[in-house]
Amino acid sequence: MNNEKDRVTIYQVAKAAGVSLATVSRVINKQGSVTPATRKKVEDTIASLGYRPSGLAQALATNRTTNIGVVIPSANYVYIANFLNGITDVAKEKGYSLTLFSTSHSREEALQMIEKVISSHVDGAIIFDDQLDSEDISHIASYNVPAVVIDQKVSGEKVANVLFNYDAILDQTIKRYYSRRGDKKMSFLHVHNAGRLLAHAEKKFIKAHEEMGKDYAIINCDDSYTRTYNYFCEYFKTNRKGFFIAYRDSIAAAVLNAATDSGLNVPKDVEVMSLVGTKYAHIVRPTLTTFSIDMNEVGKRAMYMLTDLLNHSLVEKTAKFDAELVRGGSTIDRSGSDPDYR
Amino acid sequence: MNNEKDRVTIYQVAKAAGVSLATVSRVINKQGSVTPATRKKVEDTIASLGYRPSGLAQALATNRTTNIGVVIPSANYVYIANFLNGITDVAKEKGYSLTLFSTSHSREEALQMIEKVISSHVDGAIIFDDQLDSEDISHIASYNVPAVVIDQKVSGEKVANVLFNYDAILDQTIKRYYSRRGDKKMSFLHVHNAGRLLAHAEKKFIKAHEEMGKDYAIINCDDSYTRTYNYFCEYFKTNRKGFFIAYRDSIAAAVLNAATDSGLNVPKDVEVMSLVGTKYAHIVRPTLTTFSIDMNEVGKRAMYMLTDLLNHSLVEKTAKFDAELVRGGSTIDRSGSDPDYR
DNA sequence: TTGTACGCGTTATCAA
DNA sequence: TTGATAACGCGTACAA
Repeated sequence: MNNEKDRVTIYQVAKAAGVSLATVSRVINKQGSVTPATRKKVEDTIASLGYRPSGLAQALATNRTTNIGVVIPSANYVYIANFLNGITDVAKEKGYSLTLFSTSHSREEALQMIEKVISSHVDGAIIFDDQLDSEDISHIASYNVPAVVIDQKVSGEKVANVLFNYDAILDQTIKRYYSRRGDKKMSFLHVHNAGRLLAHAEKKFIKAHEEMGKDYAIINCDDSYTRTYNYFCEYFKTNRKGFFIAYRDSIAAAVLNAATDSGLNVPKDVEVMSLVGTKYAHIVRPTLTTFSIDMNEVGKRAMYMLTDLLNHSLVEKTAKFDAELVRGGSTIDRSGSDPDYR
Repeated sequence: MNNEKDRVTIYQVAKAAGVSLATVSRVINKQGSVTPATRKKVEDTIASLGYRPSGLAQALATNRTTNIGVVIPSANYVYIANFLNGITDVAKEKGYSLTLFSTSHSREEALQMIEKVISSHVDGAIIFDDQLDSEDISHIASYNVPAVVIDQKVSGEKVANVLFNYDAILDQTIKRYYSRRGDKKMSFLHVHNAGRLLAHAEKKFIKAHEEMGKDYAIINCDDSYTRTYNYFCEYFKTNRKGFFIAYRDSIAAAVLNAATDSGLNVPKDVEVMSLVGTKYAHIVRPTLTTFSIDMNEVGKRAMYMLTDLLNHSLVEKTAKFDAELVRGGSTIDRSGSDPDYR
């Protein structure tokens, strides 16, 4: 019945209620003064006609969409899902909808998404993409789209940043490792195009080793649990020990399982840790030691910053999240003053 | 500089290029005929002014948003993230954006989201929410929003369905279990408000047991890895064996880890399986046996169905996904003709 | 090939 | 308190 019928417009409501559309608009937006009697009359006809205001037309008229654009690489990673979830919670609280712009590790595609964000008329954007550089982000800002950028320092009047800090904890962990007679060779798992977070940590890893004059390895591996698992099953046929740092839990879990399944003891023979802590870390056995950052909190924070930015009430334009060392069973505990790791 | 400037409109482009806005519109949409010369002229001024068409105004004028609404419960579950990822891939391919409407296990909120979907003017919707009943969905359809509904049969001219089928495999598995001298008591982990999929499976579980006159248990537990883990650590202090069916990998992993950490052998003492298979199943040790459905595929399929629906080219309005038994180490293999499970 | 004028469904500014 | 009427930025018959 209702099927091919067009959308009920405010005009039809006005006609049916015998008022002008201006009055209907006032009733909808609960502003301006309307007689209780006419208000009721309008509300009744709205209900009986099943009228729903067109968000589109409202947005066009008010220049506000109550819509936030979220740019992320693939929603498939658990830490991204957590991030998204944090955003979602706050968005709901603040009355915003989210439009997803998912990019998959290609700068070209990311740029295309930025264009889409601009024409999509969102009120603001949260950008978590590893392929874009500051210039690309500035581009979106020049179009007057307030943005919160994750894991990258971009300045601009309507741009805020959420930064991650791995430096201190990474440096400390590595140096403590060697000072407490860490005797396994440390390897950093490099993933091509995995983004800024990893690249930064890798640099820090290398720098710390060079400062101490220690030998290290960079191992290229795929951004896939299965392929990494298979790779390391091979690897452990000839290499029977090592200390590995991977950027995602899932990748770290692959190394850990490969070690265990190869008959090696974790953490005695092989130690593993991850740069981003998610639930995976608690589920595997032994549990994973991680440099953890609560991505759910990051998402929340980013969204709060964005709403503040939209209200012109954001004072501190940069938020910093320090990675926290969460100890699991995948590494030997060297925190005590009298290390017992024989 | 560009900051408080208003958006560049098609009108400004027309003026700067010395043509009418209709011509600019033609250039943008690459339709109608335009002289190469004027085309170039327009394109140049578009570039120099940095003009971007307003998706809003376009949508209002064409009555098409190229936007799909996706209704899901919390993006935090891995299987939902997979689902979302499948949708994302196809959406990108077909040129649609996604607007997220996340509901958290409350019917009231879900209804509110439906209202939002209607006023958001999306071209179509994919609905995966366990709290909504057919009537609620029909409501959205009556507003002329084509929809693909997951895990629920709803009929309507512009409604398609993706259904899950656990019946056969669940029934078969349970019956085979008992016929092959399955001697552990089977327990079904009930989670309050966890939705239709679980409720359906639970009914089937009970029915199968009653048909065979076998004893069983329903265990209430939280929809949280940690709380379930703690609960079962207690549980295994007094109960030293059992066969457990949980609806998510994460919950199943909690039982599995609690068993192992309590010194029990999986699958000898305790067997566990899950109703939805994700990567978790491969990462835990022993690996999880699951009734798996590839949620990424479900997402893809749903999105394909929706685009077909929008093109009026959808012939089969119902897609069925049969759960597949993926054997892991968390259960004893009873598939062989000569079972060896002593 | 190009331009004019109207419509899309609202909000908002005036008068009345 | 109410009602015309002009934006909002664009697509598109229709005319030129």
